[in-house]
Amino acid sequence: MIKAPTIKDIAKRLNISISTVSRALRNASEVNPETRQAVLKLAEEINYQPNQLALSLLHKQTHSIGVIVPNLDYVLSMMVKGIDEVALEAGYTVMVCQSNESYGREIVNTRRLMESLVDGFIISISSETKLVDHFKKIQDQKKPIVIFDRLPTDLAAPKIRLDNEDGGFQATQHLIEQGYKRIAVLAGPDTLDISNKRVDGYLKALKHNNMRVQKDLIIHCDFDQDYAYFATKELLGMKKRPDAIFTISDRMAIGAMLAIKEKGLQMPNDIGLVGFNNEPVTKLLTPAISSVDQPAFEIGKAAAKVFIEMMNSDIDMTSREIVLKPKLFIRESSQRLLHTVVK
Amino acid sequence: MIKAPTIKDIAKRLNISISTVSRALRNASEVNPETRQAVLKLAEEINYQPNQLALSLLHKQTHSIGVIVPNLDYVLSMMVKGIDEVALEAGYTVMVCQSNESYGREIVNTRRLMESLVDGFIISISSETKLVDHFKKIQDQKKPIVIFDRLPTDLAAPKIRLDNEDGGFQATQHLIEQGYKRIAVLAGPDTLDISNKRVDGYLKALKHNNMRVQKDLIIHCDFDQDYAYFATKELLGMKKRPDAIFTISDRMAIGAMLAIKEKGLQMPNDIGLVGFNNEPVTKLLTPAISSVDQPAFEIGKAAAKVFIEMMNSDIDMTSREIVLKPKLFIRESSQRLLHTVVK
DNA sequence: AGCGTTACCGGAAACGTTCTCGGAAGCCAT
DNA sequence: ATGGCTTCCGAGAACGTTTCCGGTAACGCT
Repeated sequence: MIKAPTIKDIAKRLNISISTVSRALRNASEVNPETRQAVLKLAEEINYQPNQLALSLLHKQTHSIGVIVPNLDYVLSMMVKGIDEVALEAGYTVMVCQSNESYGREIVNTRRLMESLVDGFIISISSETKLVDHFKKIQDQKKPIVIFDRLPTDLAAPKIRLDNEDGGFQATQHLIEQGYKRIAVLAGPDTLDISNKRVDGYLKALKHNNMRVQKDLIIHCDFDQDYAYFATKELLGMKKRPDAIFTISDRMAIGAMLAIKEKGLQMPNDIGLVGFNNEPVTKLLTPAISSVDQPAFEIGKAAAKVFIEMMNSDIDMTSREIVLKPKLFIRESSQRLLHTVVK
Repeated sequence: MIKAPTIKDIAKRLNISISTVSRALRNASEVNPETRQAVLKLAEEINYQPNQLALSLLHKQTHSIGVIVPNLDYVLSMMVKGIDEVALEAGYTVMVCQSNESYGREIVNTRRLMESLVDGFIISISSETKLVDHFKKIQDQKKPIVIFDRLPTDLAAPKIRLDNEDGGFQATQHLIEQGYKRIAVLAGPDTLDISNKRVDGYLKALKHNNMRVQKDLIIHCDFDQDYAYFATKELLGMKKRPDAIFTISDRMAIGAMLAIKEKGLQMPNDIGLVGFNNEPVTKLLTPAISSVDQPAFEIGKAAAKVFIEMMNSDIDMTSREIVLKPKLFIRESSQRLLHTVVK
């Protein structure tokens, strides 16, 4: 590895001082035009690139953002794309790390990014994460944190999130309007806040319609297709089986669908199904699955915007909370009344 | 922003020199045990963290890898996961940037990552990229580059890739064995090497079976679902329509499937369909779509391993090329002979 | 002739760390 | 007591850059 040319090399070769070279390069004041020309020419010639590490050391800024996400599924990768868009525009580079839903991995990632000296963090926590000491350490170093999508409960930081309760409400309300009477919900682990909020919306809708809550219709299982498949099999095996299922992710909806088909039930007549996230795949399945869409790209953009704002001002934003609204897309899996407005 | 404590602060408070503090912290040789204890204690107390920026400046290493990918679809995000796995293990942090299939964006990302002073790059090029001058600039600075998946033709760097030709061959050979006679191929833009290689495999299979190549059955269109849909509609409108379609991505297979269904044709009897990538969605569709699986995670891991190797040794690896094998998964969309071995 | 002004430039500190070099004690043996 | 060895420690350079502070000419004005 041959060393990159530095300002010093230029100075030496032109027999002028380092300071003058620096001034010439960043066309600050008071440099002889000829000198400047010579410097610029030589810089071009030897392909001089300023060493950002030295600059960062001087300015205590690296212009990079550490982004930690539990995975890169459809929704989160859309969010990251949103973050990327805004960050790039503002001159920041984004470092994305996946915690793989692991608390330990999240800690490692946090430390690594700290060591890489990112200027701050935009974080969505893993499903395992209960303690946030590793994030508080970041704040001890006075680096800004923005949290989005999956929020820890006790971290003082601006939050960008979906109105998950409203999403759960819309889905359930829709099923009720379609005449379903025994609506089950397939939730994620009960430690996962976004899941619980969606269940809250479900409960709210039942209450809103004076329907009784049945504990055995609320199932918590792991956040993925296979678990949803088995959970659904159990649900369908009940003496009084549910006539509709709301799953808090599309992955789970797919698992549920497989179990439903296996059982020989027809959607939407025998049973209704609504998922969450509005992944493109929902349109493609037979039947197409209704799903609650979230503005993932916008959430990412909003998070990055708040981050930039934090970097550029000293006002306290830790209590800022931005909540974006979801929107239900009704498809074949849950639409049995024809007069429903199709969007 | 209050400044983080430095080694200097410790030195001052203990009335010892900076050098001694440095030695005490990195338990190098020859420090009075008492002094060391005092230093460690104070460091712990004020939560001292070494400034990696200063270290990087000193050692000219940041221990981070810039990864540039055209997008984060299923396959690439698996590959990135593979890179992440190996890199983390080796003490590197990964910075992922998406070029969004844009040449301009790719250049910007490259520059940004260079400025962030990553130690090197692992790159999959955008579909627009023809020139690689921006990558050669990296190499001018003596930073290692590993390229994977989508390879530029004229860059001297180690390459990790799938045997795309073999994938195309397997898919086509399978269709031929199933008795299909007029096999069309839906390819990506003809600038895209991985697409062309898959088509080469298709041609090879035809030749291998003494079948005639028909130019009008080879369609180049954009790499996504909608274009594939329209292209398929055209194909099916031909006087002598194809009786099978091999698409070089699952996204395109889905587009083709929609057109096929719209036309009222049945898979696999009226028409056969094979996709590429083996995305999970292929299993879920009706009919389930046959698809060529690629070991994406392994490709990512291999790329990162080669990168680490490059960092740790000076031997020239620019001519190294690792080729991984794809594997066809046969499903309903193309299996009309029952004696076919199902995997 | 002396002074102030202008235009240009160099020295050096600073950012936080490591590392080489050498120096100051203390000790032992002669 | 002198030499040499060990043990500990400090000074200072180095990494690449910016920027403050000051200095030196040349020039014009009184």
